[in-house]
Amino acid sequence: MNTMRYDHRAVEAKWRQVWEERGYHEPDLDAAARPYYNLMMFPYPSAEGLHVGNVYAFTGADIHGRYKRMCGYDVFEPMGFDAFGIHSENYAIKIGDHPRTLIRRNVRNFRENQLKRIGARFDWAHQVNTTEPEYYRWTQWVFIRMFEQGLAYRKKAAVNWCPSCMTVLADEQVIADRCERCDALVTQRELDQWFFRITDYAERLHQNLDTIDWSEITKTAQRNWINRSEGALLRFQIDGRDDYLEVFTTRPDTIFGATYMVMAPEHPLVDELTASDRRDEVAAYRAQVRETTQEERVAEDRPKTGVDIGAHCVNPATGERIPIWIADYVLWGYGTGAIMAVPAHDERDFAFATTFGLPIREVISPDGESHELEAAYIGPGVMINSPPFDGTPSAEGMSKVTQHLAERGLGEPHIEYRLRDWCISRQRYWGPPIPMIHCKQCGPVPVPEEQLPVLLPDLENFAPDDSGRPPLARAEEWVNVPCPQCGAPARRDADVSDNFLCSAFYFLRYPSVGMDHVAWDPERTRRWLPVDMYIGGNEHACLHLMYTRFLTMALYDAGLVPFEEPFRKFRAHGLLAKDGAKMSKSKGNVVNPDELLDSMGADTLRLYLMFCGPFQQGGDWRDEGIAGMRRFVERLFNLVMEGEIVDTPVEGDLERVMHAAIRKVGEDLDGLRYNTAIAATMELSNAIRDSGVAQREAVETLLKLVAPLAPFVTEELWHALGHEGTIHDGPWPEYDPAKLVADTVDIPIQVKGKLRGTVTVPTGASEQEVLEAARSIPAVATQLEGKEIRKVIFLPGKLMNIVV
RNA sequence: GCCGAAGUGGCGGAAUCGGCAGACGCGGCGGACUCAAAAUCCGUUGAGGGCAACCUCGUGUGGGUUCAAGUCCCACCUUCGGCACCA
Repeated sequence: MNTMRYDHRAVEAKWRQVWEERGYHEPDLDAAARPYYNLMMFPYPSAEGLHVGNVYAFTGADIHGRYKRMCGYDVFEPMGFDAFGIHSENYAIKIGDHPRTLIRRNVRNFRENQLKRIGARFDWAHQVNTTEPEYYRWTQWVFIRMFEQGLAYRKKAAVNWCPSCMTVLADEQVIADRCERCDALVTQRELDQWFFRITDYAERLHQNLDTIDWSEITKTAQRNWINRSEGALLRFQIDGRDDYLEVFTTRPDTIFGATYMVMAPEHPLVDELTASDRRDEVAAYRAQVRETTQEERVAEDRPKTGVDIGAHCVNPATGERIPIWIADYVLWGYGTGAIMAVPAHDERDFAFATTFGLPIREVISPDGESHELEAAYIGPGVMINSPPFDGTPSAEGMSKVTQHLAERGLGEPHIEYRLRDWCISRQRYWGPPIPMIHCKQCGPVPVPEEQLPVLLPDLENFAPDDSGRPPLARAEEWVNVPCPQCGAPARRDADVSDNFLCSAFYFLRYPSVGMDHVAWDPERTRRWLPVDMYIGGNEHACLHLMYTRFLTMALYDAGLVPFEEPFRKFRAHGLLAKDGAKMSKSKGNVVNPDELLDSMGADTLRLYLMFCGPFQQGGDWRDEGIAGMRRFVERLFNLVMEGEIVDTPVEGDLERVMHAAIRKVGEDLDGLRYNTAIAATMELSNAIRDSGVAQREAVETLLKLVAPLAPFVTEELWHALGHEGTIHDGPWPEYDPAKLVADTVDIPIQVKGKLRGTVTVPTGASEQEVLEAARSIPAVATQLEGKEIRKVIFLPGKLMNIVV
């Protein structure tokens, strides 16, 4: 063995202890001068332990925090546990344990054996655990605030029911009609549930996206989910009645082509409007639709079905009587649950009209002429067959038609959103009880604040059943309480709330952890919030991140927080794959972080994870690659520990490379481009090696550049070089732009755009000088022989292109 | 179907503004050290051709703009992610 072996175990243990004892990772929350709140999505402490995907995300976020610290900020980087939920409840049932014991064990394992080893600067004095009463008391407090603001309401509605999880799901938890957790086909059930009025905030949630500094990919997903669409509400008088059938359309300009109407089968007016001779047929169709699973209903290329109910509307534009149908391609729950069908200009209406032989009338024409339509024309054009609007461009027609109808009280402009209210109730055990009491006289009454938290009772049997009746309803002595308002016998709400409520405000709680009189201290909140940087996975774009923005806005409106957007910056990290494929237990291609922390050490693991690809795009893990990173760490170690450190000034090429590295690494860390930052530190390391000596200035600069990426070994070496304190408090090295310029420069010479050689000339050489030098290159001379130079493109210091 | 991201050596991936394609690393090959191997260090490594100086080709495909295109424009193919009968 000719080199000293770097003992990562001893070094990591030593510095972990020193950092903890000296409180390096605990900023003064009441007095910090340059507060920087560096947040990452807290994990779910599963029994399997920390996933390498978590390590990937946390490392990327931690590097950002460490870099900011070295740049002079007081960085607050808390960590916690999102530990309520079906996952651990199911697991507890499976192994016959109680979720509370299970979670305490898992949290301990996560924190002590895993999170504390990855080298992150977590402030453990401010940990949260959503399942502890001191936390969920505030979850309940938040619920009551929402109730007081009129943003929590109860409604009996068809909700998504997962027959396997035996609970309801929010719309956001249903992916292509399947439960996002267990993949079971979701059915619909009529249940009384609590909802939060997120739809009241649809416009703000949409509008603010233009003003916040978030990953574009995340904003796009949110825009998509909110699905704002501008159009009009139009009223069609029902033939023979005084009332109207209201529809939402984004194409009021096509109203002259509305040749029939379609209502959703679930529409309540269907009963009233159906002609007596159609009742049997309508009832049969509605029954059939009820039986149809959502999956079948949206299956591709499914032929259109529907029934003419024998009633008519008057088209307010043409005065025609047009038939009303019901069909399952019109959804109850979007818009008004009824549409005006314009087969000429809507693909779905076209398919339906073709199937049932309904008239198709062209009213928008790209060229102003009439055509035989083979398919719906959905593009722009001019209005035809639409007196008195003929010739009007369709874009203009939209507002003109709406205005025309509005004048007669038959419509108005309207913006519709796809976003629907957030269903909060869950018929499960392992969650925060909903702090409400149902009284026959007073209705739903909040639990008085001094009685919070409503403790989750210990149940022997907490398994759910298919009745829709929650497990807590079985705890009779817990459920039966007097009404806080009138004292009459009443019952607690026995549902628990959606876990996403727990995680929708945890970032507000972190700075105030330990204060049991207040959810979040106003002074600390003002100092530390909104969050400066939030890093997490984009899979939460429509769930956690949307709910959190909504809740923050609602709290802002209630005067409870002084800002309406919770996160100044959000960056979505990519996914870590392995050998080109997504990691999954079933494929058996998961990377075990514990083993690697043991065998390679935290620094090597951190560096290699970040080296696998651009952090915001994800990376591809290869087992063979990590050895190279370990070699890099050992080279750093040997650079300091093996040779002699020389105090001569750094000059010449090495000085230039060093300043270039300072610039490059700083810029890359700023942009979360950790893979190229690491490459740049390797280049500097290679340049020091090639220089033949280890000069103090160069070595110390290198250590500082590597410090946020590999905190342990750099701290060790920093002290080995005789320093006190910690390398991690900075300052970050500065570069001198003047030092980036070399005395001579290599200029590529192209002939007709093709590279033929390179000349080395003094920096600032003129076009003439470069051209002279270029002629002396054999390859260039050959190319120029017997030809006339037509033009010379010269970029001083960069390139010359000779055109012949 | 719509929206978004991306296609570059054997592999992961680099390449501010249109200006030397392949940084950095893995793997491979050759060498040093060693009895030998491992480890380490040094050299080399896009493909094809040539004794050589050099030449030709090359960033998913086909066109185009330009002195110059991985980068810009048009058309298309493939992969991944999101939404999806949302009127």
